[in-house]
Amino acid sequence: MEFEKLYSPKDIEEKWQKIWLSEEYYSVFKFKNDGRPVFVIDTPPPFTSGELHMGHAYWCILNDTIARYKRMKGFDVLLPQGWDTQGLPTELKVQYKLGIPKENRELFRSKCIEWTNNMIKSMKNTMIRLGYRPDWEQFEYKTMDKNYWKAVQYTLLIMYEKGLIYRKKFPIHWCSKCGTALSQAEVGYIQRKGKLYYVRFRIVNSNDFIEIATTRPELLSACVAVAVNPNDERYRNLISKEVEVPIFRQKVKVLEDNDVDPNFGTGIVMICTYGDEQDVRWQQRYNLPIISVINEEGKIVNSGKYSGMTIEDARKEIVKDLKELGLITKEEEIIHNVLVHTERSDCMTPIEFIVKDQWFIKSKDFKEEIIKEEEKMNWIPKYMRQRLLDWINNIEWDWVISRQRVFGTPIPFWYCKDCGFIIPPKKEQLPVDTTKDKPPVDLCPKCGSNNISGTSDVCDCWVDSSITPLIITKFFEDESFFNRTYPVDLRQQGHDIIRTWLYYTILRCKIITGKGPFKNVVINGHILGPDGTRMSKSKGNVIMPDEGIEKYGADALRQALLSLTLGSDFPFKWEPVKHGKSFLQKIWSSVRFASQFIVNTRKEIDINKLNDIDKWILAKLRKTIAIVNEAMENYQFHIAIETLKQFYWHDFCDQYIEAIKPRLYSPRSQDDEENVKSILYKIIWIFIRLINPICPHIAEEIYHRLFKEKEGYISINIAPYPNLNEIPETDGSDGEKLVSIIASLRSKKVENRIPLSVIVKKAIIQESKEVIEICKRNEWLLKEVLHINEIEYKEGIREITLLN
RNA sequence: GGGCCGGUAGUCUAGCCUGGUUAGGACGCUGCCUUGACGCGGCAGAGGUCUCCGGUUCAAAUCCGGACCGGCCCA
Repeated sequence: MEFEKLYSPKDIEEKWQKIWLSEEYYSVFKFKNDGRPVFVIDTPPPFTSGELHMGHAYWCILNDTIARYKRMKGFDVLLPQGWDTQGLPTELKVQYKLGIPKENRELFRSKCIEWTNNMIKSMKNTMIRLGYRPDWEQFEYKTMDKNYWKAVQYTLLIMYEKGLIYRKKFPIHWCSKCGTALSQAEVGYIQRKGKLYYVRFRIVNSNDFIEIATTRPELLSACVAVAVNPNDERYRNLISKEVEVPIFRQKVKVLEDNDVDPNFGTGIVMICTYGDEQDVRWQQRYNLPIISVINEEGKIVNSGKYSGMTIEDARKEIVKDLKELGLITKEEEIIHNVLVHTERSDCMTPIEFIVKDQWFIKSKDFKEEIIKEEEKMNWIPKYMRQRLLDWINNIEWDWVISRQRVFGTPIPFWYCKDCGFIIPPKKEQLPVDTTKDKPPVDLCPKCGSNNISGTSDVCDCWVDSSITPLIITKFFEDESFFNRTYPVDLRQQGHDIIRTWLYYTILRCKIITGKGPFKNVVINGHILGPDGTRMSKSKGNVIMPDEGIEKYGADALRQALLSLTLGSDFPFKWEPVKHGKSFLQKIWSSVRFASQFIVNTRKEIDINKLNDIDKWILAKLRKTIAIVNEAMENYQFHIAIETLKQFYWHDFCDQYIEAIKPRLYSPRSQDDEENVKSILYKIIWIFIRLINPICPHIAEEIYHRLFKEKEGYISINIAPYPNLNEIPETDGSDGEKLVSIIASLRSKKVENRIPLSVIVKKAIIQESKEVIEICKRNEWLLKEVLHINEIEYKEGIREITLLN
């Protein structure tokens, strides 16, 4: 077959991507459940934003590479792909871009579904262009599908039956901009500039004042106590006295508590409903009254003339009034940590704590069990487990699973408005939407009331995505399938969602099945912008995978991303992608060269007719096979790529091919010519299989052009991954010395400014007796490769002289 | 304040777990070569106190302790 001079990734990659999706090739990628050992990968379902970014591309490439490798190792691979569909960003798009009102829940949901399906189309397109080939036909899932709802609701029903679901009023993290409750995982501290105000409080029954430093004077009306550290000598006499809150004049007690930092401000703090998480803790600890002064829209309420103002405005007004009363003694600019909605980088609104009815899963009680499961998992890299442990050990509150939104899996419970009793659906009823479906009973089983209500709350998206291992193993449909595939072999995900996706998944799966979900966990880092910071549109440092595929090809991008160290963040650079393309061209050119010799060759090497340089390259290849197998087994793709590149480019192309040209162009014996052709065949056949998981397009193309006829597999993806039995063990040490002599002779020509193609009359090689023997044995080769007419030998330390 | 990770040529990085070659590679740079697969190539070369200090050892980029700097996560 004719090989074009230039390799064109675009045409060849697109061709194979289409063929891999064809009916004829489906058997290559299908999970067959045919009795072979299985390998199941729980792949991350990306949120359906419509854009597949570099991070998504990285996940796909990792999973695809692992899957192709495992298939070649003989495993029945289950590579699913799901979509995390139900989220706030979609609601906002439908609400504001399409102008659909949330109040019409059915219409709103159907528009969200329509929107999401369009988003999936373009993301899927990019996935395919990466060479990613999951079992779409059997294992594509969307969290918005009714049968996914059913699965989610069923798990909640099981948890309810175990007594793990409850509903109660609780201070929750509330984002007033997004109008929703948030979990602990969606909020985080960031540093912001702020002002610290020193406010005077009068001591009751006295004309003395104390000073309290606060960043939130707008919460004065919600002040329920003040506190000092018990070891603070300055305030010992204050303890258990009362002080009067300025402006609002409520009298509150002075408490002592070790959590008060005597070095912050004046060492006295005011405790409000609720300024921060510490206030919530104190409220619970001392059973303090609750005065709600902030509502869901982020407006001040129950605060006299300040009611109705925004938080910002109320702060300004109250500070102004306090100043007029002479009650502010000092203002300081400070940088402090503010709890904000960090999960959405374009929100970052400070979090308020408001009291609302919420649905909970009792998760705190499972710390020990989760840690036990975590210990059984093999972590790659190992140190990442610490992040999960730290998170588990720091959990303070149960998991708030309800969200005040529309596009989500409905919370599947009713409740009695009179006594609070929770009424579950019947299993056969699922999926339910309690805003319109009827409860299975007319009267409350506990108190007999007919005042039963559904809930419009939907589930947190992590409730959806934390059952992916159960979805792909058919826990809900097929017991024997489940038993064969669970726990899954691999979970691959980013380090940013260890405390959410990974933690919640272990929690849910353990509670529901009694067993942990994962054998291995591979944690990848983030792909950052070229400037080393997080990619973001506002910074203009976003690079999309399509751009890389277009310019250099998917196989080049795959090489570049797989060369990263797992777990570490990485600034995206174009150079490795470019270099990946060069390697593809190098492979192509070398195969183009080899193709003219190996079409009619026999497959097997005659090991009795190997010369020194043959033994050398075969020994190198053997070593390469060993290293690459080990690296692939341990998910060290950067080592596999490095090793393959070194072997193929430098040992095979630069040294071996150059050294065998005379034997191919002007052979001395037919036996030797045949054998060298067989070696060429063997090396390339082994090499393209070794690199197939990483660069599947070029490998498949070369396979079909040169090897399919003889080897017979429908696709290289079902050919066996090379192992050491495929080539004879040879001693390459003499060849190594010969190669080194060839390299030295070349260097000498370059040093003497003799073009490599120009004939040298005589070379004098001074070397050890042993090396001279090797050279003499291979003198014909030396002369032909380097264009030397005559060689003279001298014993001694290496010294090469060229005479013209 | 706590935890984790990192600090290797101009830039990026491998090696560190399991101490022992001249610390490997990529990009960039310099010189030479249109050799019959490839100039998206080949050959050669310059460029490093492996952050610092101390310890263990015959031997430390690698192990141990400490410091400094950067990043991430948590409070």
